[in-house]
Amino acid sequence: MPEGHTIHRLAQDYAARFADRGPVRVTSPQGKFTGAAALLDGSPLHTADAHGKHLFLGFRDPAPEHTDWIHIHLGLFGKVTLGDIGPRTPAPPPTDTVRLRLAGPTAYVDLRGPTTCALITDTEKQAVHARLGPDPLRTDHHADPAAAYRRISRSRTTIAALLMDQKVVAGVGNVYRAEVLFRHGIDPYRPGRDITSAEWDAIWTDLVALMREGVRTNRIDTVRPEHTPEAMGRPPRVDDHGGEVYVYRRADRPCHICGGEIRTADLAARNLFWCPTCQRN
DNA sequence: GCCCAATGTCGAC
DNA sequence: TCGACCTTGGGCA
Repeated sequence: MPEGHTIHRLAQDYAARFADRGPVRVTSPQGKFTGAAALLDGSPLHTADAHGKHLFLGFRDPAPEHTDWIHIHLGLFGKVTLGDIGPRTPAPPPTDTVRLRLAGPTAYVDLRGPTTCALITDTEKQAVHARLGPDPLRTDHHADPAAAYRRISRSRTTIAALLMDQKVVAGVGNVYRAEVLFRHGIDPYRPGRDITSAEWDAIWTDLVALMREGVRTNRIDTVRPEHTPEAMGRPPRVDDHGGEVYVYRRADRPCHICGGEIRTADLAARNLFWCPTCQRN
């Protein structure tokens, strides 16, 4: 379930369980990270950081003053599972698909199926930041919406594709892309250069709010209070991954606002969802 | 059991 | 534009 909110939430979760809480056991039961795991095994986790969909676990190296980072990207199917450890509840034996396990006295965290899990230096981490656009979930210099607008306003590419381009905006995925365009009534096929500065400001502000809420609740909810199942007397979403949404994976179903059919189309190898009636701007 | 899709990204042609 | 990659879960036989 990895869009940016998931990754920022994971950074918080890893830090809460391990940061500055003593030595961490680092293992790779699956075997693809065994060498690096052995190098880090027994060191304390110092910090966790997230930019877009990239997660970084920092282990301070005392001798020369620097930090070694585990760089993690979940890709489409990577998953992290967290568990508590107690006197009578030891960590369960990892399955053979666990790429990385961190374990301390009170908790363990398993990582499965990532596209990236690599040990990198500070310099390499900086290079990752450098190729990512601003992230609505950061609060530092990596959260400047003007940097995104400079690219968007010069591009003939559709706004739907631009929102998914991590060099333009970091952390937005297929769900937030579809939902934020719906919330602003914007036709996903409009070229970036036709998006006004005011429209972009509104989209960015909305992404900040939606994604912060996503970090808090660990799911994606995008419907306004007046469109919730309770408010509308409609059944809640069933098939799914949790949150209430307007268009994502709702092809051929009625729009919550106008009642027309939600449409879907292929766009750059991903499924796009939108309401042609509500998104005419 | 098999087949497919999935909130992602990269590189080859 | 396409296939490759990483894993799980659901639908169907």
